[in-house]
Amino acid sequence: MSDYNFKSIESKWQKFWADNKTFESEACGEKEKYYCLVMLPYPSGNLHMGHVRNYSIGDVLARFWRAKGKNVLHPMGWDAFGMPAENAAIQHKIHPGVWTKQNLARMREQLKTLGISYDWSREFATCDPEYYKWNQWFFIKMYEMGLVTRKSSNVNWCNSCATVLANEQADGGICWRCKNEVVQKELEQWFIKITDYADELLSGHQSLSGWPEQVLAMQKNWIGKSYGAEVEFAIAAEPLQADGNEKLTVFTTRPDTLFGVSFMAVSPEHEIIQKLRYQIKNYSEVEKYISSAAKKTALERSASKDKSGIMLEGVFVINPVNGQKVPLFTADYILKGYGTGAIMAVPAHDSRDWEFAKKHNLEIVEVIKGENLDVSKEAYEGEGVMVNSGEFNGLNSKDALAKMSDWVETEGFGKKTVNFKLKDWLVSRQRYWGTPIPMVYCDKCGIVPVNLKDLPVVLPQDVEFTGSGESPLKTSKSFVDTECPKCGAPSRRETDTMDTFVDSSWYFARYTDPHNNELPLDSQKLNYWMPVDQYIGGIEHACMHLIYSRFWHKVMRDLKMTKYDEPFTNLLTQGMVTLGGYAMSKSRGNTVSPDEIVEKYGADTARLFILFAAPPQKQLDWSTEGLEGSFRFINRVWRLFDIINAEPKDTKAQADETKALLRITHQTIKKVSRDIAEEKQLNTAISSIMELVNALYAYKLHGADGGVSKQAYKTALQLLAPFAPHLCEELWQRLGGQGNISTAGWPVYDEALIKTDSVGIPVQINGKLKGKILVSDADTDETVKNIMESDEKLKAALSGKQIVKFIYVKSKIVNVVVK
RNA sequence: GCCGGGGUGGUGGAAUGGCAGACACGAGAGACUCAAAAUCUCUAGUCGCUCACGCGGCGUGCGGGUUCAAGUCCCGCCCCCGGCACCA
Repeated sequence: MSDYNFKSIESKWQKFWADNKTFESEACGEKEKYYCLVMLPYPSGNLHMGHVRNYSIGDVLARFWRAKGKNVLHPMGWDAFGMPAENAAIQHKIHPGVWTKQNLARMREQLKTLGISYDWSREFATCDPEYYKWNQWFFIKMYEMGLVTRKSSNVNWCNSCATVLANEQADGGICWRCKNEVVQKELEQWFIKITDYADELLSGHQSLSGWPEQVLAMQKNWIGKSYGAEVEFAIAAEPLQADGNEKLTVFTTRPDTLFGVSFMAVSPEHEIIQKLRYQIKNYSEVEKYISSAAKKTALERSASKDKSGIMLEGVFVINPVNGQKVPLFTADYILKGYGTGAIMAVPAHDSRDWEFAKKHNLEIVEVIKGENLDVSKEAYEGEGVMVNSGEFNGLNSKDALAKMSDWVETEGFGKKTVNFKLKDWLVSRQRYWGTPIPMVYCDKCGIVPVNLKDLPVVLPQDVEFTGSGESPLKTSKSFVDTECPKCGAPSRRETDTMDTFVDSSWYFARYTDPHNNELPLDSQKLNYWMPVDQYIGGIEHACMHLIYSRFWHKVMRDLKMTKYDEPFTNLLTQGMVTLGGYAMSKSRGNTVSPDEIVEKYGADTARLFILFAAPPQKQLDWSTEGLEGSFRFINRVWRLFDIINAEPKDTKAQADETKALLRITHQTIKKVSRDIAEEKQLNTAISSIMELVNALYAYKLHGADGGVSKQAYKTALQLLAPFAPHLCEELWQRLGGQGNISTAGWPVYDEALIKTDSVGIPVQINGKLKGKILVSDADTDETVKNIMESDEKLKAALSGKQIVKFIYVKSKIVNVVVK
């Protein structure tokens, strides 16, 4: 046979699949479905190795389940809105839409050269008005449901991007995309009330047994549910305020430490400071502290080990449980956004409060006695026996926690409550390249949503991209000027666009009915395809995207669009692709271009290597040597064709050898099927196919075994097809296999053929390997013992020793304990 | 600090509590070749003993434990990676 010409083979089969629509899903019906989804890419311009890995993993699963006879949905689309397109517009005077479409077209071609089995008929880009129209539709539905609100608040502002960032995107005080410092700015913003679903987003984890523990743990921390109490403290100051009853409310998870409060503290932004400004004797110094805190970024405030703060002199707070007057401080370790922005400080039992108390020479009151510890040396945060706590003395602190929470309520000091870290989703963006928020400002009617029949609100073309100042949409007069949807009076459109996480929060649902012009999707189709059976993507999306999507899906359920609670049954988070141990990046200059690899070795080799080099979940370090190894293996499979079809080298009938080949063939079917379906251990699936191929090379009876070796080869090709589909299609065709391998089914193994009459098992003496014996399944312990004792080598090892214990694990191992 | 994941040959990595190191990379030796590439065959955890066939010791980050048997389970520690973080 000719040499392995991957270029012509790969393009031949890519054309065949496209012409025959091999990978288009069947209509919804009775057939069992499998929805395989990879996280949709941002069209940055070029495919990178992380993409290749992501899509190769997805393709193996899609091709496997398709071969197993399921109706597979394996779509691809583009997360096409976002800032890089707008930056390109500013820098290169190219329209964001043009830039995006160019990138996307190029990446689509790259994907096609990899031979991933997508149903391209369902492709869409989120910047298509046919798609973002439905973002607007959902937004209005959520507005009607009371899930959309406007709030004026301090928001993260990135001067370089000239836009607002969600808290999650301003992680660590730097912009998540441009990495510049984030500053604070007050703006009126649109929010989606994801917190209404906080409890359900947490409790829903119970049903997500197909998700990695790691991701569930990260989400749990992100949602951050904690039980505690809100306690009200009266303020005492001279002169008394006009109303005389100003209160300070704190949230605490530790009501059991209420008797240990020795001071109170509020965040520098807390409104109480302004209310009490005439009572605070050192107000000018306090004001200085506040302005210095305001200059610090969240990162600086959090990184500092130095517990800074200042006492609000002349102002005291009264502890309701014992009537004690304690001083009030403002300190920047108190965050405005969490709880009530004020704390009751219990230095004896909270390490941060302890550090603050030590620094500012404050009292440390022990209320929980632990063993062998001294709260003047360090805070004690564990459980113990209550002391200095009035009627609760002597109780275990755990019991006291429950009792005192109730007591706080019955005494009227406050109420039991639950607190979440999760914040509402800020969706407003002052950018052009996103979904216009479909709201109108009318002088008479106020804020009015656009009528559903008038959607989409389309992005205008007459926009200038300067990269500075106000939102670009404000520069389009034709966009801004409109009529009120309610009264028809001249009005102004909202010029904010939506966060791009909106686009990726429901795209998986749109794939089930991508061309629907009447609705976002048809519920029947959605209910057939959902939930996604396998979702694959990077761990970096554990909190944001995967929480937003779960939230959005629950809203769709409440809109009666879907009957399912959760969108993704199984989640696989693939590891990074690195070179020399570092993430591939342009700035580091350690990238490997998928194009070059495909050009030099072919798509099958690239796919095989990236799946073989490491388990999907783990980091993968790129290796050219390893890649060449995969290329050699593919060539070995190619050359095997001639060996299988050649004249036999040795025609002596050797039933045992043939039987052994049959056994390894069926063993391999079992192992590969299990590795793909259950373990997703694609690397070991490939190793066992390699072993089968090695066995075929070692086998001498090709052609003289009644077709056993030919069948073994065919099986190997079927097992390898999800990994290296072009090669296997070609060889399958040359072998005269039925149909094409992508639709030829999956081989079935016969357990009876895997079983052997006898098996060699190890014999250990006192836990050390001393020899091997041949036993059969039916052998009793007694028989096995006899076999062992008649083995020459073992006889010698056992001579002169007394057998204390004889353990035989059937067909596995013998261990003898001797004295 | 908290949460999560991990630590196995020169390298990537295999091992339902049951033969540690499958499969591959790299390496060495040989065959083929004028030669090289490609290919094929063989060797290999490590240390020691032996001319050799072999034999023995030690081996999955460290220290204990459970068990006939531990990379795997339990307890304590060290280190690495990822995430979160003055979260009250």
